[in-house]
Amino acid sequence: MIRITLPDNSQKEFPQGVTGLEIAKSISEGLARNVLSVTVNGEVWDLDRPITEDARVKLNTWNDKEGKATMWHSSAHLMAEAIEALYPGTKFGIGPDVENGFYYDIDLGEHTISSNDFEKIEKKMLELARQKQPFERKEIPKSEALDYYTRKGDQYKVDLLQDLEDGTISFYESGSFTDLCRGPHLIDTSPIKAVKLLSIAGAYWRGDENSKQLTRVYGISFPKQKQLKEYLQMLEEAKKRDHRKIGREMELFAFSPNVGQGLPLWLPKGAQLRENLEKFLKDVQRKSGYLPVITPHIANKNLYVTSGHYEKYGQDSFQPIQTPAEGEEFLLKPMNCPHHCEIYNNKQYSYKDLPVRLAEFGTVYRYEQSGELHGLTRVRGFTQDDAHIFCRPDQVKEEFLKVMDIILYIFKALDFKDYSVQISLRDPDNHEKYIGTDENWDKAEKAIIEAVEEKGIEAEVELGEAAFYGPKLDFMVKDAIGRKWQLGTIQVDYNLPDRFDLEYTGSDNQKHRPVMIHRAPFGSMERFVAVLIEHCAGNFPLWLTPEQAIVLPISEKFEKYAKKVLNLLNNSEIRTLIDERSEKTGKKIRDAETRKIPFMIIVGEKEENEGTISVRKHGVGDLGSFTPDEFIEFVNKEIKEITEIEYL
RNA sequence: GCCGGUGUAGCUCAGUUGGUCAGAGCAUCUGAUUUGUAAUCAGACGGCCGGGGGUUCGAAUCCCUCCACCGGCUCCA
Repeated sequence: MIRITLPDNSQKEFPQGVTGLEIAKSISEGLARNVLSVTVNGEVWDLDRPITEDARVKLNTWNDKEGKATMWHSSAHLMAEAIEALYPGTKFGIGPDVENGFYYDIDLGEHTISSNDFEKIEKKMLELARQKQPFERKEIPKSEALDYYTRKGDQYKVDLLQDLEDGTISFYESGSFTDLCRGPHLIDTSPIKAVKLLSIAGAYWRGDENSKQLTRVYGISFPKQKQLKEYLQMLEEAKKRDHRKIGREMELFAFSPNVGQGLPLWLPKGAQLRENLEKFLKDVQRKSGYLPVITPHIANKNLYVTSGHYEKYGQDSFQPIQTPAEGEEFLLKPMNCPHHCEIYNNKQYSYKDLPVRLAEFGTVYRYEQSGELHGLTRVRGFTQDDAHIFCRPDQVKEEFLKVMDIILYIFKALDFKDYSVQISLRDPDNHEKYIGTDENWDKAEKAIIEAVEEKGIEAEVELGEAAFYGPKLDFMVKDAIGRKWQLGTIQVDYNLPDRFDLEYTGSDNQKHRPVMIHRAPFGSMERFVAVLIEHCAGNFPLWLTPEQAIVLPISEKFEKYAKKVLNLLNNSEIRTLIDERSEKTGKKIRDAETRKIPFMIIVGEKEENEGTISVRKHGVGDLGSFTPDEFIEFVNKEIKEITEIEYL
C-alpha cells in the first residue's frame, strides 16, 4: 500500500500502482468524470499512469490551470491528427498548450491552408474526438525514435530528438497520430467537446528567423459547447475595449499613411489626456527631486557610437541624415540617455551632489519592423517619460527603491491592479551580447534582486532579457485580449558612465564613477495611454478625462443660462463643453453617454429660475439638483479622493 | 522583415457566378421642430470601390505589384 496525500492534507491508502483516475473514482463518480489529469508531487501526469510510491496528489479538472493545459495539449494532438488526415504528408513541429488554448506548427508541404479551412478541420477534430481515441504512452529508446523519424523524413522531430538527452523517449499515440511528446494527455479524446480554430500565422522553426517558416494554427477547446460560446462572447467584448477602436471613436489619436506608418497623431482630446498624465508625473517627480531637462530630437551619430547604441542598434534606427555642407551625420534620437550623460558632463560633481536626477519627456524614433507596429503600443515615434539618475554606488539600492515607489504609486493612482513584474538578467551563456565587466553586472543584478525582495514584490526572473548595458526591472500589463506589454521600467547601468567618462569627486578627493539608473514609470506615453484606454474601456478617471462635463440646454431658450453655467465651470477648471444642437434632451443625453463624458449638466426653465443645474452622471443616472458651486465642490472632492492616494 | 488575411462614403457594413452595383444606417450639413434624463422628422452633401498595372467587349468583383491595416513569428536600447 502507498499513502496518497490530497491537497486538503487528508491522506488515504491505496494499492501500489494506483492511478489518478482510480483515486478520483474513490472520491466520487462526478470527479472521475471530470478529472483531466493528475499532479503527482508537483508533476502533471496522465490519469492512467501508475503511482508507485507515497505522493502528494492533486486531481486536475477544467477548473485547474493544469487541467486546461492537459485538455489543450491533447487538443493540439487531435488537431494534428485531423490535419494529417486531411492533408497527408504534413510534417509536424511542436504543438504545445498555451495560456488560452493551443497551437501546432506544421509544414504542409505542397498544401496551403487558410482560415477558410478551419471549419473543415474543426469538424474532423470533433469527429475524431467522438471516437474516444485513447492517448497511449509509449517509451522507446532515443535511437529507435531517431530511426523512426529519419525514415519518415520528418526533419523537425529529428531536430527535436537530437537535442534530447540519451535514454528513453516518450511517445503518445492517439488514433492514427503518433507524436514525440513528454505528455501528459487525457485518457482519451472524449472530453474534447467543443473546438474552435482561432488564427493562422507564420512561425519560424525553433524561433529562429533564419530557419524555415512553418504554419502555426491556433485553437482552443472546451469540455462543453456552452463554454466555447461564452469564450467567443468574451473575445467580442474584449475587442470593444481595443484602444485602436476607442481611440478613433473618442477622437484621441489617429494615424495617416501620409505621415507614415507607426507615427501617431495626437488629436486634441488625446493630447489633453496625455498632458494630464504628464502633469501628474511631473508633480510627483518635482516632489522627488528630479530636475527637468530638454534635449533636441537629433544628435550627432558619434554620440551613439560613444554610447554603444550605434553598434548595437544602428540597424534599428532611422538612417543618418547629413548636413548639406559638411556632410556631418545626425541620427533621429533613438534614446535620451546619451544626451543626459552629456548634460551630466557639463558640470563637475562632488559626492555630496549625488544623486542627480535628470528627467525629460523625450520623444524618440526607432525603426521598428513594419510587421511589428501595433496601434499606440508599438510605434516608430514615441515619448518616454524618461529620467536618468546618476548616483554613487552606495546609493543604487535606495534610489532603485524610490523609483519603485513612484511606479507603484502611479499604478495605484490609476487602479492598475493586474500587473506582473519581471527581473531581466543577463544570459549567463552569452557574454558577447553585453558590454561591461562581470563585476559590475553582478553588482547591478544583486541590487535589483535585493530591492525587489525588500519591497516584497513577486517577480519573475528572466535570464537573457537584460538590456545590453545592464539588468532591468519591468512592469508589465496585459491588454484587452491578453497580450502583455511592458510599461514601467527601471534599469541599472554601470556601463554608460564608463563610456561617457562620467565622474564625481569622492570624499577621498579622488575621481569616481557614478552609477546610472534609467527609469520610465509610464514607459512611453503612447503605450501607457493605449493600455490605460483598454484598462478603463475609455471611461477615464475624472481627473484625467479630456472632457469632464457637458452642458445640455433643454432648448434654445435656455442657451444664455447654459453658456453662463459653461463659463462658470470652465473658469473653475472643470473641462466643460456645451451641446447647443436643436435636439431633444434624450438625444443629447444619449450622445453624451456614448462619448463617455462623466457629467451631464441639464439646464431648462426650472434651473434657470432657481439658479441651479441638474446633474446626471455617466453610467449612473440623475443625481438631482445642484447649485453650480455645490457641483464644483462635488467634482473637486471626487478628484481629490482619487488623486490624493498617499505618496511617500 | 517573414507567413496568412483584409482594404467599398468620416464610422459600421451590403454589393449573387465579371454585365444600370456605386448602396444602406450612423455621422456631417440645411430646413422644420423648441424639446426634461439613452435616438424628432424631412432633405442634401459625401466614394477613381486603397494606389498603379494587366486580363476582358466589359472589373468593386479575376491576375500582378505597391501601400496601409489585422492576426501571429522574429525583434524591442
